Amino acid sequence: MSRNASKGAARPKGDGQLATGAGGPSAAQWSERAEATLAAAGYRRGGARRALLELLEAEECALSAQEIEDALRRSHEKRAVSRASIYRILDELERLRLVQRVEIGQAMIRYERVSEHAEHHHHLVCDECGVVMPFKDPALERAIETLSRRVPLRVSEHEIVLHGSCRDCAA
Amino acid sequence: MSRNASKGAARPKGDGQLATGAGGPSAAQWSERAEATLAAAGYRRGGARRALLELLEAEECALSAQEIEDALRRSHEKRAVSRASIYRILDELERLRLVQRVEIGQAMIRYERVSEHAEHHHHLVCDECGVVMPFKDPALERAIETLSRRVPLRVSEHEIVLHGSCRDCAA
DNA sequence: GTGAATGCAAAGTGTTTGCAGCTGC
DNA sequence: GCAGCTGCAAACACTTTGCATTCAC
Repeated sequence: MSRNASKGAARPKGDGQLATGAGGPSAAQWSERAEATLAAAGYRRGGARRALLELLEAEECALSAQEIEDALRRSHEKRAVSRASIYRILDELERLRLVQRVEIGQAMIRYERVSEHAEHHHHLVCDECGVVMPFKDPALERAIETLSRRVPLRVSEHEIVLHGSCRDCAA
Repeated sequence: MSRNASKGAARPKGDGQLATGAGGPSAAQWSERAEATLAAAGYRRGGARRALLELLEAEECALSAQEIEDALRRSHEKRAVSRASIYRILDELERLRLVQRVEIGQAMIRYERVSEHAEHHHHLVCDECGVVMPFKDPALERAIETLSRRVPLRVSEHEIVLHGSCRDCAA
């Protein structure tokens, strides 16, 4: 299978990636909104949830549960969180529309925080090494916007993924 | 998993404006090409592979391995094929670029045949009932085309998925 | 103190692999 | 008859769930 890299291997971890830099302009906003929304929904503030929120706040692009667990385990500032809790918390956050599932291949679910405004982005995936990069394109957004009105579906989200070979792999 | 209903649901027939119709103009072409490509690659003609090719030829939109197995098992004209063979054959076909993976959610892989020319389409997914519908949009294709040249990835494929509620579910 | 939050381990799914038997050529 | 093709069942990987414990309030 050519499109692998999924097998735990070839997973370029959080660094070196071309993510849009940690945090980003709306990260703090997101964090605040998340806290508020969770509080309003009656959730308590467990340590696991807080660690997860901090991690998501710092990462703009999509992470898998596996990557989240690893990142938390390696981090000395944050605490380790069990896989079950990670899935449970991500599920809560998804329900509250604070994070969003992103399906970019490898039959694995990834999550990323939902930005409120025009922070919307999509993904480039290298099918060889599995690296995932975000990109934005206003023209494309407009085309999608227009299209969404002409389709027999009440569109709530959309997802665009470009597959190919990244510079390193194509070289 | 709350997003299910994947079974046979996923197939709207000639839904007017967007379905390209079962089979479609290029289905026969695809079948021929597939046979030729497989032969050229030195593959023999097992019964399982033939059954799978026939099924894929008739179906334009994305199917999961599960759906393929069920369809073959139910079909009286075709033969049942074991799951292992289905995955193996799909893998071969993918490597030969005769089928393509489509990731439209539910952490499940779907496959559909690759058309040679402008038969390209994308997908609408109802997150409530799981139905999957194809759609086309030349303007969107052009936008993607343009974008593909400006991005740090040698793009080989792209995928667009619109999520939302279908007419039935939104009602 | 009580109920939510968490961890652990077991159970579920979807996918892949090892191996024995069958089949196309 | 050999090499490739299949089916079966076991192995895997990712996700979800059950239950006992811990922790926030």
